[in-house]
Amino acid sequence: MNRPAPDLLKPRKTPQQTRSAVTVEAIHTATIQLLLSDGVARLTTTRVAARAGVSVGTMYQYYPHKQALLFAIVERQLDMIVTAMLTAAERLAGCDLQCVAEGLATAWLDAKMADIVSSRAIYGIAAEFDLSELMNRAKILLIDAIRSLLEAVPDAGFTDPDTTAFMLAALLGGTVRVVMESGMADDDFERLRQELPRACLGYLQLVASRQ
Amino acid sequence: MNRPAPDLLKPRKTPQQTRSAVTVEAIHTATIQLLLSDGVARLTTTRVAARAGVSVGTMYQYYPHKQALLFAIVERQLDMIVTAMLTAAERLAGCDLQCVAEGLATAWLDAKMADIVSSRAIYGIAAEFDLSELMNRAKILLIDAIRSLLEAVPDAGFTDPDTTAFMLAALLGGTVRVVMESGMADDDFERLRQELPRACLGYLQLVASRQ
DNA sequence: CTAAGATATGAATGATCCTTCAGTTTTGGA
DNA sequence: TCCAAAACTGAAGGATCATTCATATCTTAG
Repeated sequence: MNRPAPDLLKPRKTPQQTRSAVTVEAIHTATIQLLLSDGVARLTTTRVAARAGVSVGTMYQYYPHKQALLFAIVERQLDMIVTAMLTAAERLAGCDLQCVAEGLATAWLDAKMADIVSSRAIYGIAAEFDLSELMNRAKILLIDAIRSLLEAVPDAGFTDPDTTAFMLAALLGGTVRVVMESGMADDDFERLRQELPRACLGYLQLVASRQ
Repeated sequence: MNRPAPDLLKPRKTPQQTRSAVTVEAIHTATIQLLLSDGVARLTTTRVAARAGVSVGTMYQYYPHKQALLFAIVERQLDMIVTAMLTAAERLAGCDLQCVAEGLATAWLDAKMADIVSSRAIYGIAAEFDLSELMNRAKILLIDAIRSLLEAVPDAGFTDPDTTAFMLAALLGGTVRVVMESGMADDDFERLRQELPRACLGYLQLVASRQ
């Protein structure tokens, strides 16, 4: 893919007065709302400004492009997810296989559901801009954490912990994503809550060569 | 989401002479190439026409919008996948759990890989247009086929075959998707080939109450 | 060979949208 | 109270694009 890469992602100016901090936050949530209701393709700077109750110019005082705005939002969301998962991993260190599987699945679902709105809104941004750098950083952190976690499970040797962690991360991320993207009836959500931990556990039990 | 839904998807005119059939095919492949190299956001009618070696007007003789063109491509791709999976399901009827798990995972990977180019290209379209109708039709067919398949596995009772089929479909689709979308090194592909069948099998073994 | 239908062309139209900047308003400290 | 810095405004420039249609070229049946 040859999509626009991040040019200058950082805010052009950091808010100094309370007033502007409020403005930036308003722009932020307006963007997410519009993203969710109309998708990336329909997201225009004017609409964001209007929804946020400010003028277009104001937006450009804090973000050099539309891109930068979208990147800022993605970054915040990724940080949230990664933090949540790292915390969970810490808590699960040394637990047995079932505990780890359920813990990871639950942590992932909780993190996604906690901000289900932004999560769903964001999935589309990747299609329009090149997020690989941002994503990869998060992915590496996540896989690393999972690997350490797996290696710390007592009585369970993994032949190739890195591959197992890779697969588990893909499984978690992918499964939740497709379900969230496809309408997602409440019914589907319940099913996911119930089945995702099982899928993780099933996979881990299969690849763990018990000693 | 409130994205544009399919208006008039069907070709405005069906090619009658050999010449025009060639043209339509050229437009088709040009679109996929551009989609893959630059993403949806960069896909313009002019560029498609140029790449296909025809003029813009020609494109509009067969598709009423850009939308219709994209939908036609998605539809073709979905049909291919669904057909491949239904065929595989037929072949696997009556096999044991391991055989079914491996068969489904392999069939899914093969189908995606056979046309890896279009597969990757297409993932972005969903962000811009409302594909839920198209997708749901495919999803229902797929889940149905998997459910029947599961019920036909000897010596393995599933408490809730529908939920299991739902989860398996999400797992297959999601996992492969995230891996394909994230750059996808050859290394990642090998890992997926190896681990996806295991993940399916692990999950199925766990939820199958052996008799 | 010829006419009618099929197919192709691409400049022009109109709409949308990002981004800028000259000017206005607000804020907070002196 | 007063002013310099901080914020905000929004019309206008400039670019990109989807879509149309009048015109030209090609194909084939008769």
